[in-house]
Amino acid sequence: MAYWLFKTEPDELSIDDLAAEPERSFLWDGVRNYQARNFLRDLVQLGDQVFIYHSSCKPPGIAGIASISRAAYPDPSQFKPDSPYFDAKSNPQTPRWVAVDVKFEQKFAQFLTLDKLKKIGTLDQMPLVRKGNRLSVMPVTEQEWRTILSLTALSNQD
DNA sequence: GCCAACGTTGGC
DNA sequence: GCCAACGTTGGC
Repeated sequence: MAYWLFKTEPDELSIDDLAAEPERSFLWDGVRNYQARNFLRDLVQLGDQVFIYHSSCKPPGIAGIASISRAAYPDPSQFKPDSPYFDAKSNPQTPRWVAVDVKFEQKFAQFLTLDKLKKIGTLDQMPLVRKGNRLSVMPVTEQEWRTILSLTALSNQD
């Protein structure tokens, strides 16, 4: 099982949206960057664990955990002309973009701000804390995963 | 709202 | 295939 971090704007989809329907699989679409796409398409697998990161908000940071409930499949939004994610150059025979499904796992009792993460020396290799990095889907090492978990208490730990 | 960083596009 | 122009991301 692998670990990941996915960025989302909480106005679009937040950890609370996931938590409100804990049994539901949510479509994770709109990834339009090739490096992120390649992670989704080639490496993200059913059951993988995902930090849900809230971006473009105050403050940005990690809000909780989801899991992959469906591995990569063609992102439906690329074929919808009305969608902001429409891609006229993609076609159903050779879809350019993929989506996955995610499901709620945990919400952090303590939201972990980017500012705090930047202060943890052992996390300095994460693309997340590196200047100018805009990757919206990134791998997280097991060590990083454990470090981050140790920084928060989980609200619904069993 | 600014702007640094970076990815993509398109003329040549 | 270079690279300038442009668009986007996302923290600040």
